[in-house]
Amino acid sequence: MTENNKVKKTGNIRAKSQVKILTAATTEFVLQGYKGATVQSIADRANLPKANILYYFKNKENIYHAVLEHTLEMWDEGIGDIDPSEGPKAAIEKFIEAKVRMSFNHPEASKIYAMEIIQGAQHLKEFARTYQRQWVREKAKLFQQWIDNGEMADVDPVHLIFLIWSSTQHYADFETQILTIMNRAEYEEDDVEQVIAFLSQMILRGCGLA
Amino acid sequence: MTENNKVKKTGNIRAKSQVKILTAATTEFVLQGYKGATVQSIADRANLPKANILYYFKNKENIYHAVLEHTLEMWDEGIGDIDPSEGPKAAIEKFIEAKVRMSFNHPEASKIYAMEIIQGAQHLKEFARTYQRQWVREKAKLFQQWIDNGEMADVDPVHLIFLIWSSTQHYADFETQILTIMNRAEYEEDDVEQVIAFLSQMILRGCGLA
DNA sequence: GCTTTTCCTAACCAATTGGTTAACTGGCGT
DNA sequence: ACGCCAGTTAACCAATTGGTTAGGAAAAGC
Repeated sequence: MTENNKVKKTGNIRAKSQVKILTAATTEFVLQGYKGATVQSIADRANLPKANILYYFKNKENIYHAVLEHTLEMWDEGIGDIDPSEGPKAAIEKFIEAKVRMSFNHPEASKIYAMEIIQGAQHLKEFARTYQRQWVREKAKLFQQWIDNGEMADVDPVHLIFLIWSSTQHYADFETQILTIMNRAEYEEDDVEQVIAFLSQMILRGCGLA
Repeated sequence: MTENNKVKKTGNIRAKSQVKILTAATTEFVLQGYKGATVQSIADRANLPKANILYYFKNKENIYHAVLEHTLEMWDEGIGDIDPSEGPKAAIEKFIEAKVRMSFNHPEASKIYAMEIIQGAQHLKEFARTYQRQWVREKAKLFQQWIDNGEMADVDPVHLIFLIWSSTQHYADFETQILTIMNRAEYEEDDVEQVIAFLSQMILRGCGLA
């Protein structure tokens, strides 16, 4: 079976190990912070000897960068874009839904990102500066057009984006707190839908779209 | 002047040093995380020799606990309570305003707290479990009464509390990101009022109170 | 089969860090 | 004048941690 051989070709083992390491590292960085996560603890979690980790990644900092990069990539993909043609209501609804699902499906991603920002975003300054500012400007402009067109209430578009970000990410970042308060061990199926419904309703109403 | 002596009596120097240390420690913990902040770095920031820090606090962990405690105390005071007698609109408005002002005036407090929660709240489990859950239950019940009374729209009270928490704290925790996006060096006077106005408007409207 | 490249790992090392010790200083009460 | 005790600090130490090295085991390539 040459087909099978192709799949098992060089680099396969490397890729597998790297994924294992990155997964373990993500958890460890979230739980202990950058300095608190040790190469050894990552190794233990990944079930690999420490030296093996350094064989694949050279540096602890390299591991962290890889984690961050991978996280941001996924983030970007998952959220998608706001489609101007569908009007404010559908656009906002879709955006909220995507962000909430993201928070429930990949809380670690949101957490890593949040910790970075809280600590001053020392590892992703250029990212935020160039890409993110651009993104907000663009979307704010779009919202402003809808407002000028009388298609939605006159609310500050930039703060509206902040509101959507904060309220959706909260379910990932503050997972622990929320679960404790709701006296649960973990989120359930229905929770996602309930949160989507709640936030959509509140925010759309706030924008005069319901 | 015995009056003056009273003020300068024993313990004055102790109190002063402790404040200096706690202030420096707070900054350092926010910037570097628990493990990343070293006793030496705290000492440097407080302009005291390392051994002096340990003279007042024994442990690094003790310092952290003191910081956490102080933070939570201030937090609690600053937010005050929701007064049932004033009706939902005034109550929510007041609550939002207090939380936003808190975020702008003491971002480090919010940040320390956020990092604790993100990392699993290992240092304040009992606090959240007992006190906070109680608080949410109580307030949720109050909101539910207003809803049943037809004084506000039928929205989930618990999620409403989460929404207020997340959207207000966001301006503290994500300060860095927000400033970068708005292309600012720091918040200005007007920003607080603007955020209060924006969030009040949005959330009140969401609750059918505007 | 052999060679070459990738992968794995024990042993080691230098640097950092939390924390201790023990000695010194200075002011306050009597 | 003297003793006492809070405050200060240099020097030190054990433990941890990031990272290296060097040599062996497996695969891949031929």
